[in-house]
Amino acid sequence: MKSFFRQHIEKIISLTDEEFDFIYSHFTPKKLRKHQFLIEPGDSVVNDYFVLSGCLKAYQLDKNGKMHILQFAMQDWWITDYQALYKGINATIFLDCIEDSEVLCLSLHDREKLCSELHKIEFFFRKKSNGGYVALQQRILSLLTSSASERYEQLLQLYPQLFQKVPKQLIAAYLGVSRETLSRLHSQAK
Amino acid sequence: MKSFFRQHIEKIISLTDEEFDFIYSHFTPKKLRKHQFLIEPGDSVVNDYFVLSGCLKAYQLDKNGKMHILQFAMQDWWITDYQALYKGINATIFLDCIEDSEVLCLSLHDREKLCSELHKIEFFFRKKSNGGYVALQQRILSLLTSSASERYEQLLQLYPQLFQKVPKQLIAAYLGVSRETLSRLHSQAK
DNA sequence: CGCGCGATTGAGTAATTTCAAATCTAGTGG
DNA sequence: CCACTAGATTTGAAATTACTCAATCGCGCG
Repeated sequence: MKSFFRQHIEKIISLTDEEFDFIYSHFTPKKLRKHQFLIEPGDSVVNDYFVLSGCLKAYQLDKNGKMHILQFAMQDWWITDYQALYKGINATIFLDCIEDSEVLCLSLHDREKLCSELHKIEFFFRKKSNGGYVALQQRILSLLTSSASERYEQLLQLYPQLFQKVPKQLIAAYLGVSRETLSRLHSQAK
Repeated sequence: MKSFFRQHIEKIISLTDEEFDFIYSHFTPKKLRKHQFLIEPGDSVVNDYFVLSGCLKAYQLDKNGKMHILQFAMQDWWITDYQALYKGINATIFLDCIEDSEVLCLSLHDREKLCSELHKIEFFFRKKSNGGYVALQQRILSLLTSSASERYEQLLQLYPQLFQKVPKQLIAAYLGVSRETLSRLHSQAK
């Protein structure tokens, strides 16, 4: 698992063993069970989470109690309530486990410390953030320009592994349609 | 204008005069007229743009020719086709001016050069990217959890200046509803 | 004064949601 | 191995909502 994490970082920067150990020493592993919450609205948020295994979801409930999924996170993904973490405000989202999962916790404080002490890792986090920004822009464009069935196809293309782990009703809550509508799109094929 | 730009950076980091001049020397000012395009689909994209004055929009056309707005940019905002810029692929969006505008151009090459030579400015760009990421997440949540009229109110709260510059039909194209629907929401009050 | 763009309004249509019920599936305990 | 149950998916029908298309209105600019 440690080497898996190292590979993740070395996709963007290369590290000596010492550098990696230094970086890794700032992370805390955590095991989680299905349905366990990492964040609930109102919590103060100090950590970013890197997913080693399993699957998580970040979501809000609207005034009718309907769930809307902001983000999934599988192996190799980062997830937290970034608004709360970066702005230092209370959480507004739920973050919980779709299945048993393992994560590495990194506090904002430790992240900033790492970035100020090791230029390389600041480069890494900047590139990660840039990549995330582009992905979110693509999702917005997808929400604006594409029909629900097109969005379904796009998601399937982009993250086929997701469909192994996640029930369709959660996919619907991510795409922004009701589960019934998603089901009907599915049967009407194309 | 130069001092306005400096203030923008110094909201996040502080600079000596020499540092600012060094940074500023990498930017190229450009004047643009209403309706002028900075980017069209298929273009290769080398620059990020910082808006000094005016107003721009980034958008796509769907298969029916309908416009969907990814982003507006007013004074103080950065805009470009980030997917194309970061991934080194051809542009997929239009970027044009809603009114006469002035921008500062920064090539990706110069940005990376700056970041590697001046740790501070990498910190700046990382923070900018983090902030942008949060803003996009909020927009996605808004699209998923809120009705069109609620999204209209949220946008009005967040960027009141926008409504001075931008016709309502473009607001509609940003919110993801037809201009007729937006107009009706508006009259039916709330 | 007239043109053109933007905003509004009306009517008919298409799509999605809601609510309810039926069906299917995988995991559990007997 | 089978029956049972909880969760997930599917289906139907009615109601709501937003869309399209067309026509009209309003206003600022030349």
